[in-house]
Amino acid sequence: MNTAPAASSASADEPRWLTDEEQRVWRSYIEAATLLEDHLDRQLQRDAGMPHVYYGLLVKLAESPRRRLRMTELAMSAKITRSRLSHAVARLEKSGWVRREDCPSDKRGQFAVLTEEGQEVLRRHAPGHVDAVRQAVFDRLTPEQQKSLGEIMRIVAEGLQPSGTGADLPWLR
Amino acid sequence: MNTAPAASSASADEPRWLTDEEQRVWRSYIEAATLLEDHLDRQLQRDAGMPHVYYGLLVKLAESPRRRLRMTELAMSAKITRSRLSHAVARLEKSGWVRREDCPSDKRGQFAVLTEEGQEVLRRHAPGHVDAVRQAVFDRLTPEQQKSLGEIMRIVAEGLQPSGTGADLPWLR
DNA sequence: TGATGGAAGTTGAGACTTCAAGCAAGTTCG
DNA sequence: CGAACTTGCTTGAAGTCTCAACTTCCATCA
Repeated sequence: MNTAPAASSASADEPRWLTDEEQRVWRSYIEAATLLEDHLDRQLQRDAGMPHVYYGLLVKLAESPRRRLRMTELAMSAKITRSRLSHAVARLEKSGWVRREDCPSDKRGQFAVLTEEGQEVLRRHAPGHVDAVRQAVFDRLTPEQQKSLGEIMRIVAEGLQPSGTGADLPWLR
Repeated sequence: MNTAPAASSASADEPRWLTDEEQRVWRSYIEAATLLEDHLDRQLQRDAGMPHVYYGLLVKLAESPRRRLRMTELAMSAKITRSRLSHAVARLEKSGWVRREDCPSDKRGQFAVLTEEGQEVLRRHAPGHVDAVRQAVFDRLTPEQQKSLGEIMRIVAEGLQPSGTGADLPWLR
């Protein structure tokens, strides 16, 4: 959402306002992103009893060797803060879907580990979730649009990355 | 975020999992959306003292005749629930940027009205916000990509619209 | 008129997020 | 070694969001 003050020939230090067309694009983005997030949150909350982000965390763990990830690593890969992750894992632990384990090589470190029940929850609800994503996004877009969306979002994500590739974690050797 | 169980020839009732390429697209989308929301929230919270959604509400009001909108109308146009809006307006009211006014023609109705200070806050912080949006999105995309993004998001948003065009509000005559 | 159902908006509790502060363990370097 | 700094992660409080009531008022229709 943006403002568009009276159109004017850009003066020296006048900010570069969005053009009408840019505003339409931006508005569409915001609306779609808002609706989509909401939609997926609602779907997963109803069916699986957790918000979309939490589901994403379980997926990341499921895809990882030994179904575990260091807290920081998980936070980075999910693009959330450690604090947020800490709270999230606490809740997932309470639900029995994740368990914490001490890191042997670094006494400060913690692993988040997907439990058996966590895997079961994923197995049970993945189909419904994929469906939701398909219906909301992929089924509505042409292959070219899908490709385009991927490229665009990759570019945007890259530009916002906390800095560096992030692949400079010591534990990754 | 999705799961991709062992690839298999889709059996009768096997859900249509995302292909590898679709997964990459989806992952990029989620990452970009997460980072972007976070980035804008942080920027606005730091500079203007409110999250991105709240800023969006002020903008909607600023663009409306007499700088006011019925609660339901504002909620729909911002794609959020009435409940959320109710809380949000309460907070914006406390900050002095919005004021509520009774609707003369419907005693249940409320207008959210942008105050003078609300306008001032927008004036002061719009440039910084536009900058942030430009840097994160528009400056990184080609004109074709911008256009494409607009089309794609318009399609997705349309598919998730609560149903109907929503333009069937009585007060709009 | 007045019963019924729907619409507008609010509320409170609980869940989630943010922010700043904090603790403990690793690292650096004189 | 040990002070100073950094890293990994957690914590609590304050802010925000969701969900399910709930209140009030409007609209319909007999």
